[in-house]
Amino acid sequence: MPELPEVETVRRTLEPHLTGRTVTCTHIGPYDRCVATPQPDVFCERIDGQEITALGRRGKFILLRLDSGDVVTIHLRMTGELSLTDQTAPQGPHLHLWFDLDNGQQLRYNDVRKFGRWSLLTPEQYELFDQSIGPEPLDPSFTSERFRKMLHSRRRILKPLLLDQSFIAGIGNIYADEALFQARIHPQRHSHELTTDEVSRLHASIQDVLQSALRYRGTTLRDYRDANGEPGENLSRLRIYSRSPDDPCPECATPIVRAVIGQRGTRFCPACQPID
DNA sequence: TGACACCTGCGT
DNA sequence: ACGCAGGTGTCA
Repeated sequence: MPELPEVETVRRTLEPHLTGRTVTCTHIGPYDRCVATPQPDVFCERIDGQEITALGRRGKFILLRLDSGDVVTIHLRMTGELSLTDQTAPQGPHLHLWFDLDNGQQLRYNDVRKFGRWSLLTPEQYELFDQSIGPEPLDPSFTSERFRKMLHSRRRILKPLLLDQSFIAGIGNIYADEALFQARIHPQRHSHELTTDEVSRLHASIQDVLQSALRYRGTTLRDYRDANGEPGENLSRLRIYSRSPDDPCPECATPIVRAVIGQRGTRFCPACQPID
């Protein structure tokens, strides 16, 4: 479900409720033995009694910084949802992990498809984790010139490269298609052959589609909700991802194409985004 | 780079 | 019944 704008929206909606709270008890449900690392007894023991000092985000991961210096990383994958409720609220069938907080509330993690993962990292482990992920596309240090060097040092098809989290953080299938459409670049172009002007357009369009989605609190296609249970409002602003094959391009009315590129469904306009 | 795996649910 | 889904990990 979530790409950078959705994950950041979840982080923002959690932050005022979690910062400064102490976790009194950590619970892991019986459904998915792999939801957390390290193993449940160690995971719980090192979190119970810790204060959450700050919330962060790195790519598609939400970060809970603990008083001990450890960092909890949460990846929602496709259907993970974080919510805050009263401890007495009824629990649904897809609840896998939850924190009791010192104010009587619970932080709950529901995940229908059980793809999401939580990890508890030491500061040293967090450093390695951080270094394994590419630059943040909305950080001021992510300049067009830096992006040009990144693209030209690889020889990869553009769409799978944009989805590669070790190359650039936080972009998923929706915003990759949106950014390529806005930049008028075909998803199967090669990274090393983009002109400086094309790099510049792609850089600007990545930042624009992500910032715009953030402003509308993310895209809800089906499942996505922020930590208050609210859907995002960005769906109607999508220009290409939300269209069906053969729908007219919103720019030129040419029928839109759906292709599978790097095992992911990909939508583009063959006229606006020529291959050569 | 592709094929498949991990899961469940929904639309056709 | 089948294809598809906002993601990623692991094989060959």
